[in-house]
Amino acid sequence: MDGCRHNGAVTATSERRAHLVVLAGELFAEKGFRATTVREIADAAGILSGSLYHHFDSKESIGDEILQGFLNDVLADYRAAVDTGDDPRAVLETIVRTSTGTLARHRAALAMLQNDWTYFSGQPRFGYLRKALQEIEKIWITQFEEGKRAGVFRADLDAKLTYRLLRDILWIPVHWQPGNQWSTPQIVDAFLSLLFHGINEKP
Amino acid sequence: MDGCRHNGAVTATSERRAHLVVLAGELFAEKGFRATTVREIADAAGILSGSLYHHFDSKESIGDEILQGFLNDVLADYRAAVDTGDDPRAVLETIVRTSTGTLARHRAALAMLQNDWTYFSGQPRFGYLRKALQEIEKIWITQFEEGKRAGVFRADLDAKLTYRLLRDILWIPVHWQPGNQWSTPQIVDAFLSLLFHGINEKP
DNA sequence: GTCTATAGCAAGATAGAC
DNA sequence: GTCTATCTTGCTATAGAC
Repeated sequence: MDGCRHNGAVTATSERRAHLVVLAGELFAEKGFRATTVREIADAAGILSGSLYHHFDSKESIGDEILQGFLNDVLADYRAAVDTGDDPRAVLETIVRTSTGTLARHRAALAMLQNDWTYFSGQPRFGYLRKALQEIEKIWITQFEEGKRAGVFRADLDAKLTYRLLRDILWIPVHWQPGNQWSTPQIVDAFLSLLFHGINEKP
Repeated sequence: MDGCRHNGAVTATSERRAHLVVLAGELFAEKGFRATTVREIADAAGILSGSLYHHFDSKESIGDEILQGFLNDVLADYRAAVDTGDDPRAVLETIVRTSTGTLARHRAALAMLQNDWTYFSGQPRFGYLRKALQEIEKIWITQFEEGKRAGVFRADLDAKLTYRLLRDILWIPVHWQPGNQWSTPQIVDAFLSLLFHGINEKP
């Protein structure tokens, strides 16, 4: 179970494990969780499929590890933005700016969440997924409602609908190929200016 | 190959076939194409898996039929909007309004395109997918550029980036459960007002 | 920590009876 | 047009040698 008690190789082992998780995540993101085989993961790592089970007890454990790491990080972003106590518009801008980086770092996890949501969310083991998304929804809606009361957001805004639209919009660029055409800040700016101004020259 | 030469049952046969395609599409959309088994499709139709092969020669043929029908319809919407010869803002609004209905009717196909894009687009058989998306992209970008020249759209708009963002945004609501909370017109209006005005009270 | 080997099962697809 | 039955292949996971 841990073959690294001597010679201080604990770190090396963890890194190996973490590397395997990254490789698996990329495949899960590209082909879907269920469509990715343990053999493909092992191939990518240059070992045989059976050897994977020295590090993990199942394919689902790997998925679990990826998704938990992602949601912890993204929730931290949201909570920190709220804790600034800034006004709604600033909080939302902070959320967009900080969480976009987190989303980019966890590109694979987010793709898994989008593609295999029905699969994961249907299992008790992944119940934390629903909880996390509910907390995120509540934060957006609270900020919208406060902003509407303060008169800075349009009064006819449907908070829940707008949240769903915006959350999914924020999650889009992650679907795009890694290392392509646009940088993360570019995408964020495009999104924010769309969000606050629309595409018109003189609104 | 066609067991309906007598008694005028051709239509009934086609309807049966079409019904199977719909059932399969719903499963593909929910679970992903590769993760859906022919046995599940057959179960949904109340027959055995082997019997499916009387109607289709492979699982991929079913996917092919679904995707082709979808892209034909959506391309027709785009071409019709351009052919009005209206100004860019009107063309885009027409595209949004007409294609949203088409997207909703082909919910399953669009979900397949989003979830299993890497799988389908990698196969020669599905080469028409790339072609269709390229035509769609060209239409958006052309309208953006014309609108910028005419001074109605912001001059700093990155046409290609904005297109990618908007196209994917338009495709989002289809991911949402069928028959839920918001009607299609509601979603379209929320999208359009976001597009043209942003979320601010006084922009 | 990786290998060989394989168990146990589910996938897509086929052949022929009815 | 569906069923029975089955082939072939590929999947997750395990056991034990090295």
